Amino acid sequence: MIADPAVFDDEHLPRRLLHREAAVDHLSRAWEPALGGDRAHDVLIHGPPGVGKTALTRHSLKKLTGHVDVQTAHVRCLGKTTAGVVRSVLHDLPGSDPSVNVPREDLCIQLQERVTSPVIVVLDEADGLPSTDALDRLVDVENLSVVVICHNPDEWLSRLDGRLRRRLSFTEFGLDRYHVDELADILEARARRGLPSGVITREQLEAIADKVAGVARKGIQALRQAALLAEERDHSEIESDDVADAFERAKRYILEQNLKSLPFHHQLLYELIRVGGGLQAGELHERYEAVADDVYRGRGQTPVSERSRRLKLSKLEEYELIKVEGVNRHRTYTASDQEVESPILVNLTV
DNA sequence: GGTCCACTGGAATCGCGGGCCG
DNA sequence: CGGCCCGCGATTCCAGTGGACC
Repeated sequence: MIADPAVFDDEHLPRRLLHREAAVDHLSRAWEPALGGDRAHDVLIHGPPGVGKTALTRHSLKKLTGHVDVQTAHVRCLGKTTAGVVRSVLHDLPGSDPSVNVPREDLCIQLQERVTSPVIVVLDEADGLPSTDALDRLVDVENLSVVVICHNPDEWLSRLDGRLRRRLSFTEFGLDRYHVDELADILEARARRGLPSGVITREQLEAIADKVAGVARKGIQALRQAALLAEERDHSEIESDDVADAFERAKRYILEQNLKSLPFHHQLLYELIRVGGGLQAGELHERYEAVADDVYRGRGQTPVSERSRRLKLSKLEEYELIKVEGVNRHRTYTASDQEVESPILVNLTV
């Protein structure tokens, strides 16, 4: 049933960006100086996850670079160090890719040298940066301007010191969840490109848009899962039970992708928590030690310390794979979705 | 109130893998 | 080639936290 799977990818950029006209205007005005070879204004975009902040910047940058000579870089900040951010910028700019062990200072010098005309750097998921250090380095570069994407603008701005406040000239705006009819338009456009015509009705699209409360990412994944369900059930078009069952599957799919992307240690901890049906910290460590020797054998890896496990547990929480409740010795870890299993750890016996 | 203690998370430090340079 | 230096994940150490129990 799915004619073009790429249409439902998270990274897919539609040809036309619907219902974001005001935001597109904001960006073009901020970047206007770059048309004349000057440094563009800095931009701060905020809004809840999944409403298209990244898509908006990617789309607008593509339009801009289509007719002006401006270099751009897109950095996913989550979990990156200062050096990691600078390295990522250099990676996106033309020129050679610096190797992993180039000192931070050298990276900054390379950046200074390479930026000779206007460059726009997108700092995506900027809430994930541990400090403003990376930003300090970037604003030192003449001709370089930033687009900061974050969830909570007040919290983010409060982290800036006086120097950064003076240096940055933020145009700030927020993106909100879409209205039901707006998101339905977006889903309709995707369906037109990715599905055979007539397999889903406008009413069904509106039902999806309503159920996901205007969050585009969830809506698009739900649409995809509805089509997959219809296919599995040999329906010639998407039926109401396909739509009804799509939401759970979409949520699960996102979690499964997250889990799959994590290293073995994380997946083992996750499975212990899931199979244990929720565990207290002491119990979790006990079980980890009980199975560790067996499970790690033949993997070329060794069990990790309690401290490292705690660091991995916060990562699992960050990815919403587990829920953490309570304080101190009463803290419990629970799997967000019992059905989401690790693909590399089947039949874990405890 | 006071003490106990399991657990958390910050900071310092270690060591491995890999590029660089004489 | 061998010594050097880097980043980064892992480890070690430890102060802080707050409920349990007296």
